[in-house]
Amino acid sequence: MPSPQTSVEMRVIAAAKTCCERWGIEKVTIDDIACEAGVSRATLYRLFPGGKDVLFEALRVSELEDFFVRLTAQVAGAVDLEDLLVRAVVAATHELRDDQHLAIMMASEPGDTLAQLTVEGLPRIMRVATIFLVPMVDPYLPRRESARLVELLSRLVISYFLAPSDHVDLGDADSARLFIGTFILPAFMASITD
Amino acid sequence: MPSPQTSVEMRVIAAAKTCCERWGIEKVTIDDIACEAGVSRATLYRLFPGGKDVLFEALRVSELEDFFVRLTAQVAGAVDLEDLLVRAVVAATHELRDDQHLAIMMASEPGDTLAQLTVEGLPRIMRVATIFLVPMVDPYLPRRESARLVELLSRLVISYFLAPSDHVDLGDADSARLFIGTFILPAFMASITD
DNA sequence: GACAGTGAGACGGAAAGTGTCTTACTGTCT
DNA sequence: AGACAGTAAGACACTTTCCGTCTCACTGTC
Repeated sequence: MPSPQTSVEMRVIAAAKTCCERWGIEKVTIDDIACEAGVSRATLYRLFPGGKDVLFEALRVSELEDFFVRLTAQVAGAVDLEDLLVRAVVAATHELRDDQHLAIMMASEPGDTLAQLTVEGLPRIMRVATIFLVPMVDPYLPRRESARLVELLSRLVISYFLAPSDHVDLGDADSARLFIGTFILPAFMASITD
Repeated sequence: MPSPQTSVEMRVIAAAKTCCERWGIEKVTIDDIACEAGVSRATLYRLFPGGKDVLFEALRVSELEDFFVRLTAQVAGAVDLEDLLVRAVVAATHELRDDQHLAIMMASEPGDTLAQLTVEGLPRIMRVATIFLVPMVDPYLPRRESARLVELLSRLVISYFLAPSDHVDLGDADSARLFIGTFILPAFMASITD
C-alpha cells in the first residue's frame, strides 16, 4: 500500500465533506463521493459497510474530533478552572460561528443539521466532548463532577450558539466569565479540589 | 390576479436561481423549484412548457438581461467612443469577476458553466449584448460596424475573464484604454462618424 | 504463485423525477 | 348568478437515477 492504512478512509471522508459542501447532504449520492475520492463504489462499500449512513456517521465523528482537537489547542495554558472554562466556552463558540461547513449545512438542510446539533447528534457530541474535555477539568474536580460540568457547558454553548441571547455572549470572554462565575462555578464550588 | 402578469414567471425564475445556488443545476429538480416558488408543478409546466430546459433557458436570459441593465447604468455619461468602450469593458469585467452566482456555478459545474459562456451560450450572449450595446455605439459608427465592434469586444471580455493575460487587464481602466486604443479603435477608425 | 486491495462494471430492485392529465377550488368579470 | 381563467393537488405511467451486492480482472507485495 502506498500510504498508511487510514489513507483511503480519510480520502473518502474528505470527499464526502467536499460533496456535502457542494451539493448538500440530501443531494449527494454514493457515486458522487466515490468519484470525488477517486475510488470505486465497491471500495467505498468495503470500507464503510452500510453505505451512506455509516459513511456520514464517520464523517460527523471525524468533524467532531477535529473540532475538539482545535479547541484543545486553544485552551492550553489555562491557569485555573474558571480560566479553563471561559477559554473553552469562548473558543467553542467562535469555532461554531466560524464553521463554514456548518453554515452551509445550516443553510441548505436546516432540519438535518439542527437534528445533528440537538436531538440525534447531541449524545455523540457529549461523548466526544467528554473524552476531550473531562481530562482537562479533572485536576480541579472529582471525576463525576467533571462529566456533569462538561455536559452542562456543552449544552449551553450549543444553545446560546443556536439562539443568541441579549444578556449573555459566550463568544465574549468577559461575558462568558461573568456567566460562568455566576451560574456555573457556584454549583460546583463545594466539590472544587484545587 | 394579485399582481402584474409577469409576477409568477418571475417568482419561478427567482426560485430556479435560488435552487441552483443551493444545489447546483445538475441536482435541482422541477419539484425543488416549484416548491421554492410556492407553485404547483402543473403551473410550472404551463408557464414553461418543455420543463427544465425551457425554464433554465429563461433563467439565463433573465440573468443576462440583468447583467446588461447593470452594465448600461455603469457606462452612462461616456463622452466619446473610446471612453464608452473602456467603461463598458471594465464594468463588464468587474461584473463577471464579482458575480457570486457565476462563481458558484463555475465551481460546482465547470463544464456546463463554461459551455454557457462559450460554445452553447455565446450566441445568446452576443444577441443580448447587441440589443443593449449597439444603440450606445451607434452614434459613433455605422450600424454594421457597431454590431461588429460589440461582438468583438464581448468575445474579448469573456476570453480575458476566463483566461487572464499577463499583458492586459480588462478590469483596469488604463490597461483597457491602452488595449482598445491599440488594437480595436484603429480597425474602426475609417468608419468613425464622430 | 498466493494473496490482499482495488477498479470496472453488470444486475435487479427501490426510489426519485418527469411530463401529462384530471379534478376541485377560488377569485374576477359579465 | 353563471362563465371563466388561473391555480393547487395529486394520480398516472414512464424514464432515469440510485442503491447495494456481486463477479471478474488487474496490480503490486510477500
